[in-house]
Amino acid sequence: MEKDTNFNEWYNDIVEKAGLSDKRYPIKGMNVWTPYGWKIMRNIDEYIRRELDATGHDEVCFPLLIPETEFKKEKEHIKGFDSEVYWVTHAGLNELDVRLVVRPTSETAMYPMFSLWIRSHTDLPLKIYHLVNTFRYETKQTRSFIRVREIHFFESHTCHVTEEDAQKQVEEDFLILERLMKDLCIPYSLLTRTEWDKFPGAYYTVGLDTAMPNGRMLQIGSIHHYRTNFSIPYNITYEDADGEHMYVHQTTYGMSERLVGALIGVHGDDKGLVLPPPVAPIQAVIIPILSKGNIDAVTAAAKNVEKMLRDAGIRVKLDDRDERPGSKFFEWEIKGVPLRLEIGMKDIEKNVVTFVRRDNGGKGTVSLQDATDGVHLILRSIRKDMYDKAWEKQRSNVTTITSLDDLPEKTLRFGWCGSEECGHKFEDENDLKLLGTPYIPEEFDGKCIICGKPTDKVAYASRSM
RNA sequence: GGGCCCGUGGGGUAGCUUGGUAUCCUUGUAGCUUCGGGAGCUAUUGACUCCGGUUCAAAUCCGGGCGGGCCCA
Repeated sequence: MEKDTNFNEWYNDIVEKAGLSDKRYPIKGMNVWTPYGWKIMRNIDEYIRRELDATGHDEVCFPLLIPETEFKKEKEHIKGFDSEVYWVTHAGLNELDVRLVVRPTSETAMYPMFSLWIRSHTDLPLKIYHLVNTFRYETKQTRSFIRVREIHFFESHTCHVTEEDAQKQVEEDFLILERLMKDLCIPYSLLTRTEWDKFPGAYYTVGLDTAMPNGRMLQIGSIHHYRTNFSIPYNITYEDADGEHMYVHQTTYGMSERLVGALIGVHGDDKGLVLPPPVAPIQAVIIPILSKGNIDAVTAAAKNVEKMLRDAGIRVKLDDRDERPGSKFFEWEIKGVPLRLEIGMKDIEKNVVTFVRRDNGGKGTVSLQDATDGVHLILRSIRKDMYDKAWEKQRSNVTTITSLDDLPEKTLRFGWCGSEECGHKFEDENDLKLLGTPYIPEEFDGKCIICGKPTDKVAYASRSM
């Protein structure tokens, strides 16, 4: 399994061998979450809940089906999703009068309800989210966690009195993102999408992208400012202090199971998955090293360490299967368990536990008494090192270019005058996707790489995943 | 959107050209034995993607569906 020379095959191989997903389910793009993969997703979901709850969002759950009549209210939105929605056209033996859309995203499900819920400025801001499955009929090649037809994601939807308040929400979303990505050790860039690539119906969209080992950028989430683009067709209004009826300003924020794809791509190596401790289903695995005559002593010591760690809140597993240690090492390495602990007679005699870090192969011992503190310390250090290493890779993947000859397989940074004409020309002639312009402006003094006009604007592009 | 390739036990494969008996590795199961980097021995379970066509006979030839993979736009 070679990650860097053959990323696509490596990726498929890891997904299968680490037991993340079973793609033999007989519908294209709809895979089965197997236990280990689902535990990772659940851990990520818990972090998302924690962050959103802590910032005043309330979790809700909206229905899967949306009446065609509601779905069609916002014109741009329909144009964007029309070709990729699933329809429910029958109920039992009867054809439905009003067909039902299987949600591709929940704006059109939520907003009719928002219109009922919101009456006064004191009802605002309204900040809600749900964690659900959505369905999009992908026509391109599907790929586990990265391009699927049934998408597991969270979407938060907020309503505000003014555009400025909505803008503040976007800023808060970035802080949530920063904290979340610290736990997942995933680096990202914030790029304002081009006009032709923004979310259908949005005022603007910020894409959250992370670099994959093949130099391509993977979009892991997005944040949208809608202004009143949806509140007008869905009639979401509030009465202000003066008795005037005003349309709310809205934002949304969403991230999906692509985060799992990002974990695989960003951290994995030739031996398999490498999971950041905060989301790893098993943070430390204990392998007892048995041999004739010491089975009872070693097993007892291993169980003792297991209990210590478990009582301290560490997700630990004692692998006491009747297999040879070597084959266990291989298996847990493929599954990306951050820390391996070995206990054999040699360790017991010295009163220590041997540890091996998955992220960098570092090996050492911790004393038996302080095993809990020692493991906590190592896990924290792994998280930090993984985070720093991933960011370094993300930064080094960006190359500033001044010519379109010999384009490297990296994230490209270059001058762009900002015109749609140049943008399209750039994409069409180079088989690249214009990811957008930095949300946080960057100093630049150069020329548009397409038309040559002087510009202080910079843009990013890469081949699409 | 276009092109190419593929579908045989749970996974990976041989067999297909030239139609007739399905190969090997791995995994699973049971037992013995072993244990600081994928151990060994014995026994054993398990497969031709689906529909249609040609034929005495189809994993094999033909058509279509479904599914999978790669490349290009």
